Amino acid sequence: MRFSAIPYPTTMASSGSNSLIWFRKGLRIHDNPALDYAARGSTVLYPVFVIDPRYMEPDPSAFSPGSNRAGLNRIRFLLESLVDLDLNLKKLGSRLLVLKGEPTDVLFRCLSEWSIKKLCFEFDTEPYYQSLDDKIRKYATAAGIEIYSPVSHTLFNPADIIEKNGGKPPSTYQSFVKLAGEPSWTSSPLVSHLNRLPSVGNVGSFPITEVPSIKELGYEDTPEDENTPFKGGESEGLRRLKASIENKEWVANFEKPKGDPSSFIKPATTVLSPYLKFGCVSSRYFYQCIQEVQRNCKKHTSPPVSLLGQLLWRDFFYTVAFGTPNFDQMKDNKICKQIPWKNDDELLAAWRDARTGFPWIDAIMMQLRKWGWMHHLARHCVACFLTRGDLFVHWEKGRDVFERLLIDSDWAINNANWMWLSCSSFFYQYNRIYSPISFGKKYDPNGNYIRHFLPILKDMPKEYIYEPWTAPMSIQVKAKCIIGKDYPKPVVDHNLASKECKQILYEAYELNKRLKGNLSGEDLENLRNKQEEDKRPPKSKRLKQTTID
DNA sequence: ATAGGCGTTGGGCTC
DNA sequence: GGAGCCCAACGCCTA
Repeated sequence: MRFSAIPYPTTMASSGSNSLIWFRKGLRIHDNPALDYAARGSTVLYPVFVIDPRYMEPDPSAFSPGSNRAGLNRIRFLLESLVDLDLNLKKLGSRLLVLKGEPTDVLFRCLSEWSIKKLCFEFDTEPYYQSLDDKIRKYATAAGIEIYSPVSHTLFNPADIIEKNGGKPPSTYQSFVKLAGEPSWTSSPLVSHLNRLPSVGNVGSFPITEVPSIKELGYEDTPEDENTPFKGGESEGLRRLKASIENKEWVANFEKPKGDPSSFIKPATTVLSPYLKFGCVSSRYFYQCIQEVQRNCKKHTSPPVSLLGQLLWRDFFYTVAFGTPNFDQMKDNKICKQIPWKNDDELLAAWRDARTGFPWIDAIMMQLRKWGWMHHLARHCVACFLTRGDLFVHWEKGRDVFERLLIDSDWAINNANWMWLSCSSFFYQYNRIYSPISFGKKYDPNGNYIRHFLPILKDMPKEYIYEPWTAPMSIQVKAKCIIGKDYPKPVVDHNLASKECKQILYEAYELNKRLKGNLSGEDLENLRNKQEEDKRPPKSKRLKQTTID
């Protein structure tokens, strides 16, 4: 295997110094510039992962098993990834040091007690890590510690792209692709594969532990067949990657559906997303693998529909998310349409708990709860359902549920997709939201016929959609009541919802147009009040055509 | 400045 | 019933 990396800082650390690599994402030893640089010229290397109790401790008040922030499936996936990382480090003569506590507290103590001279960690674009890293940087700089924080989670450096675009992130995928071009590292010198790492130094009085088990973290372990079938870790990720690219024809001809839903169903997806999310698999290595297959093929698809195109989507969303303040909310988010969403917790809970009464929606939500992963089109389905004519719930609420339950939940991508599917950003066809055909008039309570996204689900292999119903007892009990005669009535009246939704969106659209998207909270409040008193039918041409009577 | 083209748009209609 | 065509809508981009 050959890996490339971004260039090293010109000032090399003096030999004989103590180095620390801080793992967050990037849970791998292949294509890991931070690890590589930390190892260079160091006699002692401390590979550290910090478990923040705030995010890992059980939270019994949450709506699903897990911590305050993450569902149990993702916590398990992370622990498995850490165990694998530890094993891989051990093969190189090192090991993973697991520490518990507030990350900055723990890091400050490590840096001073171990006399660290060089601190390395992968650059992270998420606001949470940005603020954390700021503090660490300040501390380290003041203490005269060298810092190396390379961009290796994405193909491109989001900051570079934004600079190229004159200071703001590109607003469309196409312009992103044009701007990005070929990644710079495809032509830069390759990093040799790691043969061994410096040994771990004396850890002093630190309470170092092995990677904890689910039980040790205080969770009740569930039977294996109730867990996600996707096992975490670099080894498993690379195995999956290898299996995926072995089918060269599939890689070269990968294409998103065009009109014919069945063309989408046939190829199995790679299910590499969770491994990319945690950095168990390097997106750059993945890129190189795909490129190599394509080089040896006469004909292949190209972005946006190709496999490379999918990786570019990921980078696109990372770039926009990095360059947009308040990306994860509607308020004060420049690229987000301001819409007076309803705030109905009952409806949200019905959706979240897979008891909306719409079989396919509930099936997908069951799959989310059980596996923490579902087909991307299935995600689109339930996201549209929640934010459109049926429930009309704020996209932030749905986003929260996904963020908790998905094993591949990725801050930038998750928020971007929810804005996309709620017509809040990237994509703005309001008529789609209140269109009766989407989830309105032609709705079939048995889910047999629906146009748009739904036929795809209907034709999907059973294990994708219906598998949760053949699942373990605890799930079966719930599922039986869903598929049996006593299937709950739909939680909302489609026609009513559609009508109401139309009105709200029409008003919102008009206001947005006037104010160019800069609605204040007051504007939204006025909008809601106006809806109450003003029930006139909308006037737009398009609306006339889609009116339900 | 403004108009026309474009988009992993979507919907309706016809054959 | 489904593929293919036309058209509607919206914001961004380019000329």
